[in-house]
Amino acid sequence: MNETLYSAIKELKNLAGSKNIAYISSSELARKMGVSQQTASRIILELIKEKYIDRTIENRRQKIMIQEKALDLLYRELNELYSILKINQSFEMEGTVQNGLGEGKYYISKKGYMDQFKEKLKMEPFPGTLNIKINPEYENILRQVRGADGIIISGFKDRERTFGGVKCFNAHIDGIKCYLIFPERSVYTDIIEVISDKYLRQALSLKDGDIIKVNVDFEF
Amino acid sequence: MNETLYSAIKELKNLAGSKNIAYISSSELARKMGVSQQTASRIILELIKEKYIDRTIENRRQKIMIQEKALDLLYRELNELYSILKINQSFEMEGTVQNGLGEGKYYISKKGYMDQFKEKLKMEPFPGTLNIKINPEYENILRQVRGADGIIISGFKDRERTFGGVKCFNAHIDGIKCYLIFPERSVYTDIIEVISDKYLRQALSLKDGDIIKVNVDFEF
DNA sequence: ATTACTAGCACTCGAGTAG
DNA sequence: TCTACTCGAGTGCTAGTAA
Repeated sequence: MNETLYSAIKELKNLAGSKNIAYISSSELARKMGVSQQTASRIILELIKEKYIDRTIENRRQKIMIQEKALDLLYRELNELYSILKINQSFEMEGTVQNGLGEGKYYISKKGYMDQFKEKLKMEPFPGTLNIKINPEYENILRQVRGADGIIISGFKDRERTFGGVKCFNAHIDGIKCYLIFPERSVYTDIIEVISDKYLRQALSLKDGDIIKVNVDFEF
Repeated sequence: MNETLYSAIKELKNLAGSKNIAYISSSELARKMGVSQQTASRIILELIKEKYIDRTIENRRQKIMIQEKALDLLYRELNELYSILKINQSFEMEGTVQNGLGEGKYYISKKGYMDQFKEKLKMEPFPGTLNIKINPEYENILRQVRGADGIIISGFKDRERTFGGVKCFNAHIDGIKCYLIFPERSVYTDIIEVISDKYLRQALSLKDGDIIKVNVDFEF
Protein backbone atom coordinates (compact mmCIF):
# COMPACT_ATOMS: atom_id res chain seq x y z
CA MET A 1 0.00 0.00 0.00
CA ASN A 2 1.36 3.32 -1.17
CA GLU A 3 1.37 5.99 1.52
CA THR A 4 0.24 8.65 -0.92
CA LEU A 5 -2.93 6.70 -1.57
CA TYR A 6 -3.64 6.73 2.16
CA SER A 7 -3.40 10.53 2.26
CA ALA A 8 -5.67 10.78 -0.75
CA ILE A 9 -8.23 8.49 0.88
CA LYS A 10 -8.20 10.71 3.97
CA GLU A 11 -8.82 13.81 1.87
CA LEU A 12 -11.59 12.18 -0.10
CA LYS A 13 -13.31 10.67 2.92
CA ASN A 14 -13.11 14.01 4.68
CA LEU A 15 -14.89 15.64 1.77
CA ALA A 16 -17.31 12.80 1.28
CA GLY A 17 -18.68 12.83 4.81
CA SER A 18 -21.05 10.18 6.02
CA LYS A 19 -22.62 9.72 2.59
CA ASN A 20 -19.24 8.61 1.27
CA ILE A 21 -19.72 10.59 -1.90
CA ALA A 22 -17.49 13.47 -2.94
CA TYR A 23 -17.48 15.72 -5.97
CA ILE A 24 -13.98 16.92 -6.63
CA SER A 25 -11.83 17.69 -9.64
CA SER A 26 -8.34 16.31 -9.94
CA SER A 27 -6.85 19.78 -9.70
CA GLU A 28 -8.76 20.50 -6.52
CA LEU A 29 -7.55 17.25 -4.99
CA ALA A 30 -4.08 18.16 -6.24
CA ARG A 31 -4.23 21.49 -4.44
CA LYS A 32 -5.42 19.90 -1.21
CA MET A 33 -2.68 17.31 -1.33
CA GLY A 34 0.07 19.62 -2.49
CA VAL A 35 0.81 17.67 -5.67
CA SER A 36 0.28 18.36 -9.36
CA GLN A 37 -3.00 17.83 -11.16
CA GLN A 38 -1.38 15.00 -13.12
CA THR A 39 -0.36 13.20 -9.97
CA ALA A 40 -3.82 13.65 -8.45
CA SER A 41 -5.35 12.22 -11.59
CA ARG A 42 -3.01 9.25 -11.44
CA ILE A 43 -3.80 8.75 -7.75
CA ILE A 44 -7.52 8.65 -8.51
CA LEU A 45 -6.92 6.05 -11.20
CA GLU A 46 -4.85 3.96 -8.80
CA LEU A 47 -7.52 4.22 -6.11
CA ILE A 48 -10.08 2.98 -8.61
CA LYS A 49 -7.81 0.14 -9.71
CA GLU A 50 -7.27 -0.89 -6.10
CA LYS A 51 -11.01 -0.63 -5.45
CA TYR A 52 -10.70 2.02 -2.72
CA ILE A 53 -13.08 4.25 -4.63
CA ASP A 54 -15.55 4.10 -7.48
CA ARG A 55 -15.81 6.98 -9.86
CA THR A 56 -18.20 8.20 -12.48
CA ILE A 57 -17.82 11.33 -14.56
CA GLU A 58 -21.10 13.20 -14.74
CA ASN A 59 -21.44 16.48 -16.59
CA ARG A 60 -17.70 17.05 -16.61
CA ARG A 61 -17.33 16.52 -12.86
CA GLN A 62 -16.11 13.46 -11.06
CA LYS A 63 -18.37 11.78 -8.55
CA ILE A 64 -16.23 9.76 -6.17
CA MET A 65 -17.76 7.04 -4.08
CA ILE A 66 -15.70 5.84 -1.14
CA GLN A 67 -15.66 2.04 -0.96
CA GLU A 68 -15.63 -0.24 2.08
CA LYS A 69 -11.99 -1.07 1.44
CA ALA A 70 -11.06 2.57 1.99
CA LEU A 71 -13.07 2.84 5.21
CA ASP A 72 -11.44 -0.38 6.36
CA LEU A 73 -8.06 1.17 5.80
CA LEU A 74 -8.89 4.29 7.80
CA TYR A 75 -10.36 2.34 10.70
CA ARG A 76 -7.39 0.00 10.64
CA GLU A 77 -5.03 2.94 10.88
CA LEU A 78 -7.08 4.32 13.75
CA ASN A 79 -6.86 0.98 15.54
CA GLU A 80 -3.16 0.77 14.90
CA LEU A 81 -2.68 4.16 16.52
CA TYR A 82 -4.84 3.09 19.46
CA SER A 83 -2.64 0.07 19.84
CA ILE A 84 0.67 1.92 19.47
CA LEU A 85 -0.37 4.71 21.81
CA LYS A 86 -1.87 2.22 24.27
CA ILE A 87 -5.23 3.90 24.32
CA ASN A 88 -7.80 1.68 25.93
CA GLN A 89 -11.27 2.09 24.66
CA SER A 90 -14.59 0.54 25.43
CA PHE A 91 -17.18 0.70 22.70
CA GLU A 92 -20.88 0.57 23.27
CA MET A 93 -23.32 -0.59 20.63
CA GLU A 94 -27.04 -1.08 20.69
CA GLY A 95 -29.00 -3.65 18.76
CA THR A 96 -31.90 -6.03 18.55
CA VAL A 97 -31.89 -9.69 19.54
CA GLN A 98 -32.31 -11.87 16.45
CA ASN A 99 -33.55 -15.33 15.76
CA GLY A 100 -30.39 -17.42 15.64
CA LEU A 101 -31.51 -20.25 13.32
CA GLY A 102 -29.32 -22.66 15.22
CA GLU A 103 -26.46 -22.14 12.80
CA GLY A 104 -24.22 -20.81 15.52
CA LYS A 105 -24.63 -23.98 17.52
CA TYR A 106 -23.35 -26.07 14.61
CA TYR A 107 -20.20 -24.01 14.25
CA ILE A 108 -19.41 -23.45 17.92
CA SER A 109 -19.69 -27.13 18.67
CA LYS A 110 -17.06 -28.13 16.10
CA LYS A 111 -14.09 -29.58 17.95
CA GLY A 112 -11.70 -27.51 15.82
CA TYR A 113 -13.22 -24.32 17.22
CA MET A 114 -14.23 -25.55 20.67
CA ASP A 115 -10.72 -26.64 21.65
CA GLN A 116 -9.35 -23.23 20.74
CA PHE A 117 -12.12 -21.39 22.59
CA LYS A 118 -11.25 -23.35 25.73
CA GLU A 119 -7.57 -22.64 25.33
CA LYS A 120 -7.61 -19.03 24.19
CA LEU A 121 -10.72 -17.67 25.88
CA LYS A 122 -10.28 -19.79 28.99
CA MET A 123 -13.91 -20.86 29.07
CA GLU A 124 -16.14 -23.49 27.59
CA PRO A 125 -18.72 -21.70 25.48
CA PHE A 126 -22.37 -22.54 25.65
CA PRO A 127 -23.08 -24.29 22.33
CA GLY A 128 -24.95 -21.52 20.57
CA THR A 129 -24.65 -17.89 19.64
CA LEU A 130 -26.71 -14.88 20.54
CA ASN A 131 -27.28 -12.90 17.36
CA ILE A 132 -27.72 -9.15 17.60
CA LYS A 133 -28.63 -6.83 14.76
CA ILE A 134 -26.74 -3.62 15.44
CA ASN A 135 -28.65 -0.37 15.00
CA PRO A 136 -27.46 1.66 11.99
CA GLU A 137 -26.23 4.56 14.12
CA TYR A 138 -23.55 2.24 15.52
CA GLU A 139 -22.36 1.22 12.06
CA ASN A 140 -19.09 3.08 12.39
CA ILE A 141 -18.31 1.70 15.80
CA LEU A 142 -19.00 -1.78 14.47
CA ARG A 143 -16.69 -1.10 11.58
CA GLN A 144 -13.98 -0.01 13.92
CA VAL A 145 -14.36 -3.08 16.11
CA ARG A 146 -14.35 -5.36 13.11
CA GLY A 147 -11.18 -3.71 11.85
CA ALA A 148 -9.29 -4.38 15.07
CA ASP A 149 -7.12 -7.38 15.80
CA GLY A 150 -8.92 -9.73 18.13
CA ILE A 151 -8.06 -13.04 19.67
CA ILE A 152 -7.42 -15.26 16.66
CA ILE A 153 -9.09 -18.66 16.39
CA SER A 154 -7.51 -20.48 13.45
CA GLY A 155 -9.45 -22.14 10.69
CA PHE A 156 -9.31 -25.90 10.20
CA LYS A 157 -10.52 -28.74 8.02
CA ASP A 158 -12.62 -31.73 8.88
CA ARG A 159 -13.63 -34.65 6.68
CA GLU A 160 -16.23 -32.66 4.79
CA ARG A 161 -15.14 -29.06 4.52
CA THR A 162 -12.96 -26.15 5.52
CA PHE A 163 -13.83 -23.85 8.40
CA GLY A 164 -12.48 -20.32 8.25
CA GLY A 165 -10.64 -18.52 11.01
CA VAL A 166 -12.54 -16.26 13.37
CA LYS A 167 -11.51 -13.49 15.72
CA CYS A 168 -12.95 -12.79 19.16
CA PHE A 169 -13.29 -9.64 21.21
CA ASN A 170 -13.80 -9.27 24.92
CA ALA A 171 -17.22 -7.85 25.62
CA HIS A 172 -19.92 -7.69 28.22
CA ILE A 173 -23.68 -7.36 28.19
CA ASP A 174 -25.35 -6.15 31.38
CA GLY A 175 -22.29 -7.16 33.36
CA ILE A 176 -22.09 -10.66 31.91
CA LYS A 177 -18.75 -11.47 30.33
CA CYS A 178 -19.01 -12.60 26.71
CA TYR A 179 -17.16 -12.55 23.40
CA LEU A 180 -18.01 -11.14 20.01
CA ILE A 181 -16.97 -13.46 17.21
CA PHE A 182 -16.33 -12.39 13.64
CA PRO A 183 -15.09 -14.25 10.59
CA GLU A 184 -11.42 -13.37 10.20
CA ARG A 185 -12.02 -12.12 6.67
CA SER A 186 -14.19 -9.10 7.12
CA VAL A 187 -17.75 -9.45 5.98
CA TYR A 188 -20.06 -6.46 6.00
CA THR A 189 -23.07 -7.42 7.99
CA ASP A 190 -24.79 -5.59 10.80
CA ILE A 191 -25.47 -8.81 12.67
CA ILE A 192 -22.96 -9.78 15.32
CA GLU A 193 -22.60 -13.12 17.06
CA VAL A 194 -21.95 -13.36 20.75
CA ILE A 195 -20.77 -16.35 22.72
CA SER A 196 -20.42 -16.89 26.44
CA ASP A 197 -20.07 -19.74 28.87
CA LYS A 198 -23.65 -18.99 29.90
CA TYR A 199 -26.81 -19.42 27.89
CA LEU A 200 -27.20 -15.71 27.34
CA ARG A 201 -30.87 -15.77 26.36
CA GLN A 202 -31.66 -17.30 29.69
CA ALA A 203 -29.11 -15.44 31.81
CA LEU A 204 -30.32 -12.10 30.46
CA SER A 205 -33.97 -13.11 30.01
CA LEU A 206 -33.89 -12.17 26.35
CA LYS A 207 -36.35 -12.84 23.58
CA ASP A 208 -36.29 -11.97 19.88
CA GLY A 209 -36.76 -8.28 19.28
CA ASP A 210 -35.40 -7.13 22.65
CA ILE A 211 -33.10 -4.14 22.45
CA ILE A 212 -29.81 -4.55 24.29
CA LYS A 213 -26.48 -2.81 24.73
CA VAL A 214 -23.19 -4.58 24.08
CA ASN A 215 -19.89 -3.25 25.37
CA VAL A 216 -16.70 -4.26 23.63
CA ASP A 217 -13.60 -4.00 25.81
CA PHE A 218 -10.28 -3.33 24.17
CA GLU A 219 -7.01 -3.59 25.94
CA PHE A 220 -3.76 -3.22 24.17
CA MET B 1 6.75 15.38 6.01
CA ASN B 2 7.73 12.20 4.25
CA GLU B 3 5.21 9.40 4.66
CA THR B 4 7.94 6.82 5.13
CA LEU B 5 9.12 8.66 8.21
CA TYR B 6 5.61 8.41 9.64
CA SER B 7 5.62 4.64 9.22
CA ALA B 8 9.03 4.45 10.83
CA ILE B 9 7.87 6.54 13.78
CA LYS B 10 4.94 4.18 14.27
CA GLU B 11 7.23 1.15 14.28
CA LEU B 12 9.65 2.76 16.68
CA LYS B 13 6.99 4.04 19.05
CA ASN B 14 5.35 0.63 19.03
CA LEU B 15 8.63 -0.93 20.10
CA ALA B 16 9.50 1.81 22.52
CA GLY B 17 6.34 1.55 24.59
CA SER B 18 5.52 4.04 27.29
CA LYS B 19 9.18 4.62 28.17
CA ASN B 20 9.73 5.93 24.64
CA ILE B 21 12.99 4.08 24.38
CA ALA B 22 13.66 1.35 21.82
CA TYR B 23 16.69 -0.77 21.10
CA ILE B 24 16.68 -1.79 17.48
CA SER B 25 19.23 -2.32 14.73
CA SER B 26 18.77 -0.77 11.34
CA SER B 27 18.38 -4.20 9.75
CA GLU B 28 15.65 -5.14 12.20
CA LEU B 29 13.79 -1.92 11.47
CA ALA B 30 14.37 -2.60 7.78
CA ARG B 31 12.76 -6.02 8.11
CA LYS B 32 9.77 -4.61 9.98
CA MET B 33 9.26 -1.90 7.39
CA GLY B 34 9.93 -4.03 4.36
CA VAL B 35 12.85 -1.93 3.11
CA SER B 36 16.60 -2.48 2.88
CA GLN B 37 18.95 -2.04 5.80
CA GLN B 38 20.50 0.92 4.01
CA THR B 39 17.16 2.65 3.69
CA ALA B 40 16.33 2.00 7.33
CA SER B 41 19.67 3.51 8.28
CA ARG B 42 18.94 6.57 6.19
CA ILE B 43 15.47 6.86 7.70
CA ILE B 44 16.94 6.84 11.19
CA LEU B 45 19.38 9.58 10.20
CA GLU B 46 16.53 11.64 8.76
CA LEU B 47 14.43 11.15 11.90
CA ILE B 48 17.34 12.39 13.98
CA LYS B 49 17.87 15.36 11.69
CA GLU B 50 14.18 16.25 11.91
CA LYS B 51 14.30 15.79 15.71
CA TYR B 52 11.67 13.06 15.81
CA ILE B 53 14.10 10.81 17.65
CA ASP B 54 17.37 10.97 19.52
CA ARG B 55 19.86 8.22 19.13
CA THR B 56 22.94 6.98 20.91
CA ILE B 57 25.00 3.98 19.96
CA GLU B 58 25.90 1.96 23.04
CA ASN B 59 27.87 -1.28 22.85
CA ARG B 60 27.18 -1.69 19.16
CA ARG B 61 23.43 -1.26 19.54
CA GLN B 62 21.30 1.77 18.87
CA LYS B 63 19.25 3.25 21.65
CA ILE B 64 16.44 5.24 20.14
CA MET B 65 14.60 7.81 22.20
CA ILE B 66 11.27 8.97 20.83
CA GLN B 67 10.94 12.75 21.04
CA GLU B 68 7.87 14.88 21.72
CA LYS B 69 7.71 15.90 18.08
CA ALA B 70 7.11 12.27 17.10
CA LEU B 71 4.40 11.77 19.71
CA ASP B 72 2.81 14.98 18.52
CA LEU B 73 2.71 13.61 15.02
CA LEU B 74 1.05 10.36 16.08
CA TYR B 75 -1.57 12.11 18.22
CA ARG B 76 -2.22 14.59 15.44
CA GLU B 77 -2.82 11.74 13.03
CA LEU B 78 -5.15 10.11 15.55
CA ASN B 79 -7.09 13.34 15.90
CA GLU B 80 -7.26 13.75 12.16
CA LEU B 81 -8.79 10.30 11.86
CA TYR B 82 -11.26 11.11 14.63
CA SER B 83 -12.22 14.19 12.72
CA ILE B 84 -12.48 12.50 9.31
CA LEU B 85 -14.43 9.56 10.66
CA LYS B 86 -16.62 11.85 12.76
CA ILE B 87 -15.90 9.98 15.95
CA ASN B 88 -17.02 11.98 18.93
CA GLN B 89 -15.05 11.41 22.03
CA SER B 90 -15.19 12.68 25.53
CA PHE B 91 -11.97 12.56 27.48
CA GLU B 92 -11.77 12.44 31.22
CA MET B 93 -8.73 13.63 33.12
CA GLU B 94 -8.04 13.92 36.83
CA GLY B 95 -5.90 16.50 38.49
CA THR B 96 -5.21 18.73 41.45
CA VAL B 97 -6.37 22.31 41.90
CA GLN B 98 -3.39 24.66 41.81
CA ASN B 99 -2.65 28.07 43.12
CA GLY B 100 -3.30 30.33 40.13
CA LEU B 101 -0.98 33.26 40.96
CA GLY B 102 -3.43 35.65 39.38
CA GLU B 103 -1.64 35.46 36.04
CA GLY B 104 -4.70 34.05 34.34
CA LYS B 105 -6.75 37.06 35.39
CA TYR B 106 -4.30 39.40 33.67
CA TYR B 107 -4.50 37.56 30.37
CA ILE B 108 -8.20 36.79 30.32
CA SER B 109 -9.09 40.40 31.01
CA LYS B 110 -7.19 41.71 27.99
CA LYS B 111 -9.70 43.18 25.58
CA GLY B 112 -8.01 41.39 22.65
CA TYR B 113 -8.87 38.05 24.21
CA MET B 114 -12.10 38.96 25.99
CA ASP B 115 -13.84 40.18 22.84
CA GLN B 116 -13.06 36.94 21.07
CA PHE B 117 -14.17 34.81 24.02
CA LYS B 118 -17.52 36.58 23.95
CA GLU B 119 -17.87 36.12 20.23
CA LYS B 120 -16.54 32.59 19.77
CA LEU B 121 -17.47 30.96 23.08
CA LYS B 122 -20.71 32.88 23.42
CA MET B 123 -20.10 33.75 27.06
CA GLU B 124 -18.34 36.34 29.11
CA PRO B 125 -15.65 34.55 31.08
CA PHE B 126 -15.07 35.19 34.75
CA PRO B 127 -11.79 37.12 34.86
CA GLY B 128 -9.53 34.39 36.14
CA THR B 129 -8.47 30.85 35.40
CA LEU B 130 -8.72 27.68 37.37
CA ASN B 131 -5.39 25.91 37.14
CA ILE B 132 -5.33 22.13 37.39
CA LYS B 133 -2.23 19.97 37.53
CA ILE B 134 -3.14 16.83 35.61
CA ASN B 135 -2.11 13.52 37.16
CA PRO B 136 0.69 11.77 35.25
CA GLU B 137 -1.50 8.80 34.29
CA TYR B 138 -3.54 11.16 32.12
CA GLU B 139 -0.47 12.48 30.33
CA ASN B 140 -1.37 10.78 27.07
CA ILE B 141 -4.94 11.97 27.09
CA LEU B 142 -3.69 15.48 27.73
CA ARG B 143 -1.30 15.11 24.83
CA GLN B 144 -4.11 14.03 22.59
CA VAL B 145 -6.34 16.91 23.62
CA ARG B 146 -3.52 19.39 23.16
CA GLY B 147 -2.86 18.01 19.69
CA ALA B 148 -6.44 18.56 18.55
CA ASP B 149 -7.79 21.61 16.79
CA GLY B 150 -9.82 23.67 19.19
CA ILE B 151 -11.69 26.92 18.88
CA ILE B 152 -9.03 29.38 17.79
CA ILE B 153 -8.62 32.69 19.60
CA SER B 154 -6.17 34.80 17.58
CA GLY B 155 -3.18 36.55 19.05
CA PHE B 156 -2.93 40.32 19.05
CA LYS B 157 -0.70 43.23 19.99
CA ASP B 158 -1.27 46.05 22.40
CA ARG B 159 0.93 49.04 23.15
CA GLU B 160 3.43 47.06 25.18
CA ARG B 161 3.68 43.55 23.81
CA THR B 162 2.40 40.71 21.67
CA PHE B 163 -0.11 38.17 22.96
CA GLY B 164 -0.04 34.74 21.36
CA GLY B 165 -3.04 32.85 20.00
CA VAL B 166 -4.79 30.33 22.19
CA LYS B 167 -7.14 27.45 21.47
CA CYS B 168 -10.16 26.46 23.54
CA PHE B 169 -11.91 23.15 24.08
CA ASN B 170 -15.42 22.51 25.31
CA ALA B 171 -15.29 20.85 28.69
CA HIS B 172 -17.25 20.36 31.86
CA ILE B 173 -16.41 19.84 35.51
CA ASP B 174 -19.11 18.31 37.72
CA GLY B 175 -21.74 19.34 35.20
CA ILE B 176 -20.58 22.95 34.94
CA LYS B 177 -19.76 24.03 31.42
CA CYS B 178 -16.25 25.40 30.99
CA TYR B 179 -13.40 25.69 28.50
CA LEU B 180 -9.84 24.49 28.55
CA ILE B 181 -7.46 27.04 27.09
CA PHE B 182 -4.04 26.26 25.67
CA PRO B 183 -1.42 28.40 23.97
CA GLU B 184 -1.76 27.73 20.25
CA ARG B 185 1.88 26.70 20.02
CA SER B 186 2.06 23.51 22.01
CA VAL B 187 3.92 23.75 25.27
CA TYR B 188 4.55 20.64 27.33
CA THR B 189 3.18 21.30 30.74
CA ASP B 190 0.89 19.20 32.87
CA ILE B 191 -0.97 22.24 34.13
CA ILE B 192 -4.15 23.17 32.32
CA GLU B 193 -6.11 26.39 32.55
CA VAL B 194 -9.87 26.42 32.69
CA ILE B 195 -12.21 29.33 32.15
CA SER B 196 -15.93 29.62 32.61
CA ASP B 197 -18.54 32.33 32.96
CA LYS B 198 -18.75 31.30 36.61
CA TYR B 199 -16.15 31.69 39.33
CA LEU B 200 -15.33 28.00 39.34
CA ARG B 201 -13.61 27.94 42.71
CA GLN B 202 -16.78 29.18 44.31
CA ALA B 203 -19.28 27.33 42.13
CA LEU B 204 -17.52 24.02 42.79
CA SER B 205 -16.35 24.86 46.33
CA LEU B 206 -12.75 24.18 45.42
CA LYS B 207 -9.57 24.91 47.28
CA ASP B 208 -5.92 24.31 46.41
CA GLY B 209 -5.02 20.64 46.50
CA ASP B 210 -8.52 19.35 45.78
CA ILE B 211 -8.65 16.50 43.29
CA ILE B 212 -11.16 16.97 40.49
CA LYS B 213 -12.19 15.40 37.22
CA VAL B 214 -12.35 17.38 33.99
CA ASN B 215 -14.23 16.15 30.94
CA VAL B 216 -13.25 17.46 27.54
CA ASP B 217 -15.99 17.20 24.94
CA PHE B 218 -15.06 16.85 21.32
CA GLU B 219 -17.44 17.17 18.48
CA PHE B 220 -16.36 17.09 14.91
C1' DA C 1 28.20 -7.73 14.44
C1' DT C 2 27.00 -3.25 13.61
C1' DT C 3 26.18 1.77 10.80
C1' DA C 4 26.27 4.32 6.75
C1' DC C 5 28.85 5.93 2.46
C1' DT C 6 28.88 5.72 -2.74
C1' DA C 7 27.22 4.32 -7.10
C1' DG C 8 23.86 3.13 -10.07
C1' DC C 9 19.32 2.03 -11.11
C1' DA C 10 14.24 2.38 -10.83
C1' DC C 11 10.35 4.65 -9.91
C1' DT C 12 7.60 8.55 -9.13
C1' DC C 13 6.69 13.30 -10.21
C1' DG C 14 5.29 17.17 -12.96
C1' DA C 15 5.45 19.69 -17.59
C1' DG C 16 3.58 19.56 -21.88
C1' DT C 17 -0.19 18.45 -24.24
C1' DA C 18 -4.05 15.56 -26.51
C1' DG C 19 -8.85 14.41 -26.45
C1' DT D 1 -12.69 23.80 -18.83
C1' DC D 2 -12.10 18.88 -17.59
C1' DT D 3 -9.04 13.94 -17.44
C1' DA D 4 -5.06 11.60 -18.33
C1' DC D 5 -1.20 10.21 -21.66
C1' DT D 6 3.97 10.55 -22.63
C1' DC D 7 8.41 11.59 -21.35
C1' DG D 8 12.39 13.81 -19.15
C1' DA D 9 14.22 14.89 -14.60
C1' DG D 10 15.04 14.11 -10.11
C1' DT D 11 14.24 11.59 -5.84
C1' DG D 12 14.82 7.60 -3.33
C1' DC D 13 15.76 2.95 -3.57
C1' DT D 14 19.14 -1.17 -3.12
C1' DA D 15 23.69 -3.42 -3.66
C1' DG D 16 28.29 -3.27 -2.61
C1' DT D 17 31.34 -2.25 0.73
C1' DA D 18 34.16 0.54 4.22
C1' DA D 19 34.83 1.41 8.97
